[in-house]
Amino acid sequence: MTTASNTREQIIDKAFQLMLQRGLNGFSYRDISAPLGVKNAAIHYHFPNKMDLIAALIDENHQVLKKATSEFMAYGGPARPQLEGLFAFTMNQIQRGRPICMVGALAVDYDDLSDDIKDANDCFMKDSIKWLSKVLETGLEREEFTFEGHAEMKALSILATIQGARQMARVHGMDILENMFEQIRIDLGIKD
Amino acid sequence: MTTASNTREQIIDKAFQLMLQRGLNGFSYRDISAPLGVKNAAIHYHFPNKMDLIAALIDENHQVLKKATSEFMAYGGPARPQLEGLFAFTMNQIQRGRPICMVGALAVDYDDLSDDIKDANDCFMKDSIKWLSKVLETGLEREEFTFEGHAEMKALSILATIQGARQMARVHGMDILENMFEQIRIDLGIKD
DNA sequence: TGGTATACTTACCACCTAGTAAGTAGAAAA
DNA sequence: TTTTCTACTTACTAGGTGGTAAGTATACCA
Repeated sequence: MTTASNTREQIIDKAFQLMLQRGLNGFSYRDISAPLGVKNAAIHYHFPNKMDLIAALIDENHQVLKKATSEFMAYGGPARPQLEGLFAFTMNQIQRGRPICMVGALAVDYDDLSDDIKDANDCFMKDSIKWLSKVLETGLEREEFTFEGHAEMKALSILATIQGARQMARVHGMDILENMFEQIRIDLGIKD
Repeated sequence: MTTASNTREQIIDKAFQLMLQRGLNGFSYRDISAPLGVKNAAIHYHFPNKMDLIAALIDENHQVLKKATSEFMAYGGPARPQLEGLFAFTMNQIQRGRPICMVGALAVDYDDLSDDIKDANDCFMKDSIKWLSKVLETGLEREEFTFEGHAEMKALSILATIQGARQMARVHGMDILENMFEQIRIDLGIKD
């Protein structure tokens, strides 16, 4: 018998991948249970309904974000590696079979979401923006970046670009992503 | 009895709205037929299967793009009104109950699409990029805009930003869209 | 040794899904 | 006037959907 946490984690992992591959309405409990070799009811045991599962996915993703950004948020430091970390994380996600981003996937099926899920998603987005805003402000202070406009607005625009780019890359090929990152660097006055 | 074309057009219109509201897998034939006061089979009469319907939606959207850009593509002219036209079109779509853009909606459910649909979507995107690249090149020549990097790369990045922004606006409110447009203007060196 | 909690499975269910085959009302053509 | 065509409706189906209730094997605890 596999341990409880193992199955639970496998369900989250598979569901997360499926959501970022096919969208919220594009996968079923069967798509999760079949490859894991368990029954649908096993999923219902861990997550009584689909919204509970989605909530767990958002929470998981939020933990990953917090872990990756906590050091910079607490102590600051060079901004450029933070930005490059975002680019690398994005490429890594895609290579791991997660072509689109969570916010993008949830935005399409936004009407289906419960208020709790909407709040959790909003909260995740706010933390993302907060982090990238600080990266940009720090980069400006340390003269790593140059840009005009408010840091938060610029952060929002960069996150929107990456979100859109991940979706476009599906149609247009992965090559455009590196180009898109390069354009972001150029727009931040980075020359190397 | 309503004329044939009327029902057909109403189906396309409703389906388009539903796709941009809920994604490809987020609406059913029932969601189209019920508000129109027809039966599901009426949809199947005009569009034998769902892919035929989606193909019609993409074609419709492509026609709109061609119509809106044909004059500039043929004769050129000032670039700024073209860019502002894109912003205005985006806002108008959202106000008409089409929160996310077609490419964004289709990208999420990309695995479900037939090859024909993928090609049609790709073709639409290529024409969008071609148009915006020309707008940016013209803007640079006429000294309406300033930016670094290739025009096509910059075009792609702007389209990705708007695509992502539309989705983010759903979570974060419509206000961010105007901010995002303003950031794009700033990044193009537009001051007014 | 017996009881309880955990982590499932088996066996359902009501409802929804896209899709089909056959029938029909009205208009247009012969 | 009869036939044909268009644009549907009626009636149906096979398969999938999230979800539930009850049963069960194993581990842990008193």
